[in-house]
Amino acid sequence: MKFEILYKSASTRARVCEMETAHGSFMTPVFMPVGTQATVKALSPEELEDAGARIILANTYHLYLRPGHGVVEKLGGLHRFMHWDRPILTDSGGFQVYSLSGLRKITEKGVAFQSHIDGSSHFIGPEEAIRIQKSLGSDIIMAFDECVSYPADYKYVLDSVRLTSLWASRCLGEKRGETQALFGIVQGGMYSDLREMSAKALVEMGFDGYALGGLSVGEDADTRQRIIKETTAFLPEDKPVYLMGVGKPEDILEAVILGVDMFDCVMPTRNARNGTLFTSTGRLVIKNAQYIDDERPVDEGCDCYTCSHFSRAYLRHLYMANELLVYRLNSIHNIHYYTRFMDDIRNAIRDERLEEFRENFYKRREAGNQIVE
RNA sequence: GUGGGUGUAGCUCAGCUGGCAGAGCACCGGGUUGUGGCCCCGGCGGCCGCGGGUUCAAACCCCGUCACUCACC
Repeated sequence: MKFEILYKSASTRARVCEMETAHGSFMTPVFMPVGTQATVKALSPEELEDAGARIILANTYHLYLRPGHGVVEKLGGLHRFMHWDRPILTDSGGFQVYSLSGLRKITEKGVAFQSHIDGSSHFIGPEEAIRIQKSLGSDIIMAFDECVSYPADYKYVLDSVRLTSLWASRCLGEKRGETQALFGIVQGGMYSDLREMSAKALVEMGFDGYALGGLSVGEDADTRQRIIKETTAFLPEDKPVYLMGVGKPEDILEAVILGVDMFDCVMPTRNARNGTLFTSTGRLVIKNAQYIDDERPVDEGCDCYTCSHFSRAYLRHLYMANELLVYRLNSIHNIHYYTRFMDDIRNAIRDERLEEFRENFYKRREAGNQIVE
């Protein structure tokens, strides 16, 4: 994997980079749509690409449970299995074990847990996580970590950071695919010194990239900003920084300013399925009655497939009637919004007008809210 | 025609021995951050079929009446 810094913002920590993988390259800052079960829900790979996606995220935990990483490997790996030729990043399963599975038991060896699908018993440790991701054949793989809940007391988080560091070194020691890049995940809860400890330990080991984990677990935005700012200070400039699970457009923008390069979040796709659409002037809840006969597109300035062909009235109708097409059309729009947003951010960084872009972003949103009232 | 059952929110229905009219769905609005198309929160909404009676107090008890429905003739 190659990571090249193309442009560095003079006034912020933001930068534009190009990352090259075995399945092509992409520019950062980048947003990765979430394709948990080897599919970005409701979209075909072609639609995903047309909507602007250049790298997606898939989940080790889910694919391990179903259909099984062995099946995926036998069918030629994740790319061939799902017909997506561009880069794929796989999560290690650490977070899912934390958020989805019921009973779980954490030891130094790994995590014993029960499947959220059928309650069956399983075990994943750092070695297993790497082996599974090797079978999947993703381009960027993640170290197995323990994500602690929020809030958590200091002693617990301290032990957890030590465990995550231990696991990280074992992930490095396990044989992965030759072209696979491995990222370490910084933990440490909301404690500045533990974040520092975690970051330094991982950097010492030397990963291809560094992720900020354990965020977007219920903390407020200011706390998250603080942690991002403090943690990135300990990460090497020449490696990609990935903020896991974030987030709203405004969260992403603020994090880019603090030097984050990569993002993933279920928000655009989940909200699409639940009737909330992102626009240049804020969010639009398509199920609202006010759109019943609104002939305008979702976002006047958007050139996505959905906005090019369909009215708010039609999308609302599909939503209210529970028609399947609405999942697809809404998802196309929201993914397009996010990827376009990242395009705009990269251009703003290059042109040294990121702060102006930021101001306009909030101004447009404010203006949009006033129109609604 | 005879006998029985049922009438309560837009829909399906709870509502005890008489004591402030309830739920689910629908509708309206809000939420959703390393995904279970899930889910969570809030809101609007009543001539308790109609008319009388008993009672301090009736959706509930009594009388009448109307509608729907089932069985038999």
